[in-house]
Amino acid sequence: MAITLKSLPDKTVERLSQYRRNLLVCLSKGKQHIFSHEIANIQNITPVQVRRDLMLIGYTGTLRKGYDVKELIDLIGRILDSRTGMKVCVVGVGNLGRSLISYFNGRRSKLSIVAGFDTNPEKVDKVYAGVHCYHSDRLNEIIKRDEITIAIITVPAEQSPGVAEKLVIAGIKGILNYTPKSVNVPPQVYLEEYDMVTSLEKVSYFVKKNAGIE
Amino acid sequence: MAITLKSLPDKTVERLSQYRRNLLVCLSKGKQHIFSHEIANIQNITPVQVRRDLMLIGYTGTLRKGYDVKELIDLIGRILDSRTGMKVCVVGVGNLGRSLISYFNGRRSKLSIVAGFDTNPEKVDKVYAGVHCYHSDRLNEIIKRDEITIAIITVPAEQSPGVAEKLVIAGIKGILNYTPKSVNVPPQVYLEEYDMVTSLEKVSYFVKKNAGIE
DNA sequence: GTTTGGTTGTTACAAAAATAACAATGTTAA
DNA sequence: TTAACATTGTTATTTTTGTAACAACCAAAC
Ligand SMILES: NC(=O)c1ccc[n+]([C@@H]2O[C@H](COP(=O)([O-])OP(=O)(O)OC[C@H]3O[C@@H](n4cnc5c(N)ncnc54)[C@H](O)[C@@H]3O)[C@@H](O)[C@H]2O)c1
Ligand SMILES: NC(=O)c1ccc[n+]([C@@H]2O[C@H](COP(=O)([O-])OP(=O)(O)OC[C@H]3O[C@@H](n4cnc5c(N)ncnc54)[C@H](O)[C@@H]3O)[C@@H](O)[C@H]2O)c1
Repeated sequence: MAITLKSLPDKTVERLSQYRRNLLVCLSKGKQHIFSHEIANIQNITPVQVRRDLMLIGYTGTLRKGYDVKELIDLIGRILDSRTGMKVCVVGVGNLGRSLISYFNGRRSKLSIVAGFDTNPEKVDKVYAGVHCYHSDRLNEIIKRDEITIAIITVPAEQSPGVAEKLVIAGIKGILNYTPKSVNVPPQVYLEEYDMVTSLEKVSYFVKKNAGIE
Repeated sequence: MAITLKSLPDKTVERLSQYRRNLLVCLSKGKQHIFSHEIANIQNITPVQVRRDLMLIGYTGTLRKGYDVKELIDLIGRILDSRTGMKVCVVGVGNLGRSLISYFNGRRSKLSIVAGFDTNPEKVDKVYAGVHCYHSDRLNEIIKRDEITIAIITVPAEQSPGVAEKLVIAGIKGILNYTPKSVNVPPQVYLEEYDMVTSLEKVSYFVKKNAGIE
């Protein structure tokens, strides 16, 4: 089947990633077919949303039998994954950076962390969970040498704009920024930012609202 | 000034948290007034969005002079923070949990992590970055005793639904779930979920799209 | 065979969020 | 004194996202 060419909605892409993860669990339990409402229950969303997402990727199930788990996993893979896989680096091998490295390691075969970068001499040329940590000065060199396309930024916040700039120069194609300082990249570089403090403050706000606490 | 009673839009709440952080930086540099386009630039959003958000919280700036940094920080504080502060716990003191504990510690005075929970005997009754780790069996007891209202879940994914259930029983009001497995809570408990693998896969998808790579 | 029921795929509608448009206003400059 | 300008606050429009409605389908039950 041909790969969809028009870009999918942001939120659909997110859900596809989750569908796949959950479908893999189902498959490992021997489940071969699944209904939209089953998928929906697992993720606390509505069956309609599931069907709509699947419609968008052009997948069609069997009436009264549901979707073929294996087929769907494969299709989502063809949509999300790049054929050859993409290489990822982590800039800033501190608490969060190391945590991410050890977590991601060996999890998704098509998306592997292949390098870390840090400025701290104590970390340079050490290996963390199988990932070599290089000095940040070698960012450009290593990214080009290893054809790294995605970078995760976990340096101290005030450093992130500078790091992002270097990453762009090195030719990185996508950035996932976990520092609370927003960075600026040209439009051809895809940028995703997430701030955990903001998330926590958001929870706090809505808890306060719900409770009517002042 | 009275606190806005109607719930603000989700995204506005997120941006308010960010406005405040950035305004605090400005204030520390001695900046007393700021224009909407200056705030916008810092966060890579549009000035209109800033003005619209500020309109929603009923703050009004001075024409041609902009917004009073100090006043705005205070107002956002009155909106986001609860008067007395909220207490937070981390369930699952593993790599990510410890990273969060050490990071959040002492960052926002109104939102403090006061306890960790784990099942691993080696972690129980140890102190991490000033935070005591209790055995999960004491979840109910400690949450009630210390009046903890928010929990961050960082246990292995398959454990998270069970943990969420216990948290709800213990009377928690808000949950921030960092495991990739979605949890189910009653509507009065505010739930926020974030999955880092999904984020990375999303970046990967859009990088692939942008590049026209197959 | 015909009806019932469960499930899909799709279209229509609603809500949330972002963007654009623009009037109002006061400051500066001519 | 008046015109030009920068900036705010608000309303209108567009885009994105989610929800609802429903026809089509086919299996099973009657
Ligand atoms: N730790 C968390 O749980 C957490 C949570 C939310 C956000 N964050 C954000 O993640 C970032 C990192 O947090 P952390 O707790 O891991 O901090 P950390 O201090 O443990 O790690 C930062 C690392 O970046 C390195 N570094 C500094 N400048 C660098 C540069 N120019 N290039 C490469 N490496 C550089 C440091 O040597 C250090 O190893 C911060 O911006 C923080 O706001 C962390
Ligand atoms: N480490 C990361 O960077 C990272 C990134 C994304 C998502 N996550 C998610 O965060 C979660 C934790 O990841 P991690 O890398 O910190 O794992 P980890 O194994 O280092 O930590 C998990 C901790 O939870 C404890 N635990 C197990 N069952 C428990 C229970 N019922 N109650 C309380 N504690 C319990 C374990 O003893 C352990 O200390 C996982 O769900 C993972 O998917 C982690």
